[in-house]
Amino acid sequence: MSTEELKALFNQSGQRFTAQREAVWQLFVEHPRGLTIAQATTVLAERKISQTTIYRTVKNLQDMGYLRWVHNPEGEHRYLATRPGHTHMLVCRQCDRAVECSDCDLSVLEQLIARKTDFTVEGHYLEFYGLCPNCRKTL
Amino acid sequence: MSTEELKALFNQSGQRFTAQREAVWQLFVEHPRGLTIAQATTVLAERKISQTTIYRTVKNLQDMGYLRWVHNPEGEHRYLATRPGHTHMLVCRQCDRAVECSDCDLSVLEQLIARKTDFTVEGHYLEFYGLCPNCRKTL
DNA sequence: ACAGTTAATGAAAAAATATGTCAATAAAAA
DNA sequence: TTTTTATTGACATATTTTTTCATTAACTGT
Ligand SMILES: [Zn+2]
Ligand SMILES: [Zn+2]
Ligand SMILES: [Zn+2]
Ligand SMILES: [Zn+2]
Repeated sequence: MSTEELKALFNQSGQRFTAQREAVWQLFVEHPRGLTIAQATTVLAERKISQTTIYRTVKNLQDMGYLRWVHNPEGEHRYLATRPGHTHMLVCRQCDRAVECSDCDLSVLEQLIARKTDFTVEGHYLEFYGLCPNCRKTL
Repeated sequence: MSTEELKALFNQSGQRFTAQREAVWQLFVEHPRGLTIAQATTVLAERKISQTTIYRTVKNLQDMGYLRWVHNPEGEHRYLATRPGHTHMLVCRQCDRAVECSDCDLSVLEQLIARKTDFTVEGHYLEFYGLCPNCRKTL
């Protein structure tokens, strides 16, 4: 998602792509490992962007599908730039680097579970964790 | 996990299975969809169990592996009783009834992702949602 | 460019969530 | 029973998130 495209999307729905919103978006684009709100606030405070705006913008981008959060086993919440739609995250437990993996086929599994439980399975929330190539080397 | 077994586990490690701890555990057993701390506090306030104890007991049970927290896409934190080890929940989006499904085989998918990303995939969080038999009938 | 209109921001307050302290209490051990 | 130890709950404190509202900035039409 380029800055221009994002601007267009904001404008389409009568919203303004302000300098603050652009800065928040940029920050997440520049940090593929994702950031907590606290981290984002610390960085963006230097640019005089308020915490309130960060909370609001994160929520905006999240609702639009361009930011999503992951949680590591320790329970930390971090937000990551992402594409809208059904995707999953693969997160490194060591360095928190994350990549998106949009292909998943759980249909066979979902059918199995549907048969066993008699539920209608409509979807899933899935997140992978492991070690990125770098961290595997250094461990 | 029966109450007796849990009591034995607490005692084994020199801890006491008090009435408060039992009440907290019971509450989560009775709510398979899980509860937020706030919900648990509201219910257990009637039995004069303090918020502090609830936080502490939830942490205890979590450390022991009998309670785990789920952080769904809506951002809600809920704790739910579970067995230690690897399981998943299948939750009805209508009535919140949930069943545990411990069998999952994502090995093929994990291998595919590992090849594509060069990550070492160690595990996953997975939660299914859909409709339970009852709700399917009445919709 | 200018005035009118609407949306967004930021500072502060308020609310919600989580943790720490410590005297009183309850359970187990002696 | 008496002593010892773990646990609880009231309260204080800290952290995180949301709300409020006056000010500021961005768009609109002229
Ligand atoms: Zn890594
Ligand atoms: Zn999927
Ligand atoms: Zn149902
Ligand atoms: Zn699994």
